[in-house]
Amino acid sequence: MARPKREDINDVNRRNDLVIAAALLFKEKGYHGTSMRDIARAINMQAGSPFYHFATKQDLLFAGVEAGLLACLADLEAIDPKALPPLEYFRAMARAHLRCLLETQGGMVPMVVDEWRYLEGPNLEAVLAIRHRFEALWQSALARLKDAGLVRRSDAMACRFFLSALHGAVRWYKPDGPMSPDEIADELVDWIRTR
Amino acid sequence: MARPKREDINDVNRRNDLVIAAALLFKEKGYHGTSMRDIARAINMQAGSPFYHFATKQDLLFAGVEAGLLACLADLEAIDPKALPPLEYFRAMARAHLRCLLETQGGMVPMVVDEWRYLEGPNLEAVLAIRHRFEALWQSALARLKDAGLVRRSDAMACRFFLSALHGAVRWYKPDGPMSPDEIADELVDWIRTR
DNA sequence: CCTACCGATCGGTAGG
DNA sequence: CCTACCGATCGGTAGG
Repeated sequence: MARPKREDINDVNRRNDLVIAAALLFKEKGYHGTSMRDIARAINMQAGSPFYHFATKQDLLFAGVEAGLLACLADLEAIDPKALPPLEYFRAMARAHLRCLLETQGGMVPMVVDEWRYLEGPNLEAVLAIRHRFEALWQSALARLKDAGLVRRSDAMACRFFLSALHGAVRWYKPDGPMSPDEIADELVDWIRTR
Repeated sequence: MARPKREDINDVNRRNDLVIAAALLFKEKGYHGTSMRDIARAINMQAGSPFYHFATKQDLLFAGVEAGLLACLADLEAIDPKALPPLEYFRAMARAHLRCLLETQGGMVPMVVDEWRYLEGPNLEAVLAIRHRFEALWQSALARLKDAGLVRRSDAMACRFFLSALHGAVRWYKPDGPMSPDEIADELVDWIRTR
């Protein structure tokens, strides 16, 4: 493969600036509460310039949601289930998941939790497909916990309960607060296990 | 107090129609994704007419959020803590909470969960004050559960975990699905207790 | 990427 | 409540 030329690198960098700035603004003010002009201004672009990188506002949302989900999924898949006993594996998953949510790129990932629902058509379907992979991974982690007798049930609903509780931290976590993402994850895991 | 005249009754009814129509649309498309024209059209009003009842779009959002929260809070406060043992009281609370969220006025209350964050100034403060009353109520219910040895911890974070898991049902509950709100609440309570 | 612009839509208002 | 309207802003485009 050819090495990218300097202009290409700059294009890619600016494109990435857009994705991050958009994600942060979407998180703060919502997708429909944020204008393309807001996003452009945040990285010192002119009003029409984002459309050089993304054909539509929706494409920009999709790029952020997909990147956030895939980065988080990769972190989770990097944890080897066979290398750890059930509880430790589950805890490592929870820690990685929450760290990714709360610490990536100045906290851009929480946007994914609330704003993916404004995606349409193929964009929405692509995101739902990635979400399925998440849930399958978590289901198997939870099933191991149940087999070890550490949790009462491990069906799809229990999985949703757990992920909702974990994702809820997005709404009250403060970076300068007393607890780190790892500590919050540990507390939740401790709270839901039966022994 | 004087009995309201017929015109007043109609005014109140139309005002209420607006609140409900707005809540349903906000839930579906988000606050900023819904226009006052959308809301007016939904109840066969003309574009400018909602402003006869509400000075601003924000006031209409506030009316819906406040009404939803207060109705739910009233349901919870109607349950007498002293009349039931800890687990049964907690379960009754969870059932009432979820029924209110999922069944009120064709499912308008979930809007509260996502859209209250677009409130500003005094409107936001008023809603946060009501939320504090919710959390205090749930904290005491959870504390009783802990005193009875049915749950590991009952601090503010455990309370948030629980409410996040409960509220999460808003995103996957289907009225025509296999489980009722009561059954979902029971499953969650069963899942989080340690014995 | 910037400049200059388009048609559409928005929240809100005046006057009845 | 309806009619008719306002200024502002929106997503997006053409041309360089």
